[in-house]
Amino acid sequence: MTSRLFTKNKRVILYGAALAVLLFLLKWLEFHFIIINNAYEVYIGAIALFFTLLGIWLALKLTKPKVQTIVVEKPVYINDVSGFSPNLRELERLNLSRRELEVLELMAEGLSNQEISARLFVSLNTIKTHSSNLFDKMEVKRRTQAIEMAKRLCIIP
Amino acid sequence: MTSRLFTKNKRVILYGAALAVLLFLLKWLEFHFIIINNAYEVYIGAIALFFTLLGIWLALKLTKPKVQTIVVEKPVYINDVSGFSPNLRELERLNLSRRELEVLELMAEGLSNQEISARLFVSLNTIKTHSSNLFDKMEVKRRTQAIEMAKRLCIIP
DNA sequence: TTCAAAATCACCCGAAAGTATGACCAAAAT
DNA sequence: ATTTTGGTCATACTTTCGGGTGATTTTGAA
Repeated sequence: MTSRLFTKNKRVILYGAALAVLLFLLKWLEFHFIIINNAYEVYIGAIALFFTLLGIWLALKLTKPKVQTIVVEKPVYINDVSGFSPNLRELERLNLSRRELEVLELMAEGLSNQEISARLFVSLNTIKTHSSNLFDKMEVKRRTQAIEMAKRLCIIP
Repeated sequence: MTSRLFTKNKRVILYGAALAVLLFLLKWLEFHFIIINNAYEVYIGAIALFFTLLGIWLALKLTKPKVQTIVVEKPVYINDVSGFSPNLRELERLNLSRRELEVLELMAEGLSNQEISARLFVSLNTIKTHSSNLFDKMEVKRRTQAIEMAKRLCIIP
């Protein structure tokens, strides 16, 4: 830590050194007058205190402020009602026909085959055929599984 | 910055003071021997350097790093199971029993009654009873409708 | 302890779902 | 022109689902 400080800021070192030399000279001038009064300890203590504070000041002033970065992940829930974008890749991969997708969507709404056939104006048997093909393509066995998979793959909202 | 440092860490101040006093005593003992050699300036310089370094060390060691909080928005998709909070109001309103809720969840996973009964180690008839009661409470006619409603009410993920 | 709700299971029956197969037709691709 | 594909429909059959009813046991709270 300290070494990094001294290797990086050359200007700082020169500044500190110059200040130290200046103080040194001042001391040398005052030395004899103060020393005579037998106040050696006080003098040494004052110097120690001063340079301690100088060191603290130097460190605080001239080091880059320590920054501890805390990354807080804020979950943003995606509202399915407003902006639903179907997973086109999966949709393409499954290779469902238009009609099959229609049937799948109505299934997911909880309609029975009978109701779906009425909605699409076709016979019950047709819906059965579609759903059967649907299950084959999605590799599932039941309509509930088809719904689960479709929701998981984001094919339907 | 400096005042905060001194007001907060009393232990640090005592530590520094003790160290200073100790050094002071050492100097006082050595004082006369070194002073005699007319090396005052060197002695003063050494003390200045030492306490400067001490101050720097203190400042670097004991300052608290500034905390910078960065909030990163993380998209969470609806089928993320980890952050799912069930709608407790609706759950309470429907007044489903524990078992019925279990059955509902397994239904939504696409399991048949047979598979659910195997999963819960009960008979098929028990599952039928549960599902029947479930449909009554949810006021639906089919399992697919129950699933659709449960998802819409955020009872299950 | 008592009582109600919950959980368990059984049987029957009809409805719905799903499988398998085949057929027809039209549009699109080859 | 032929093949492929998607959509339609049908029959026959099996499985699953769901309703209705009734019964026993467990359990939790008053």
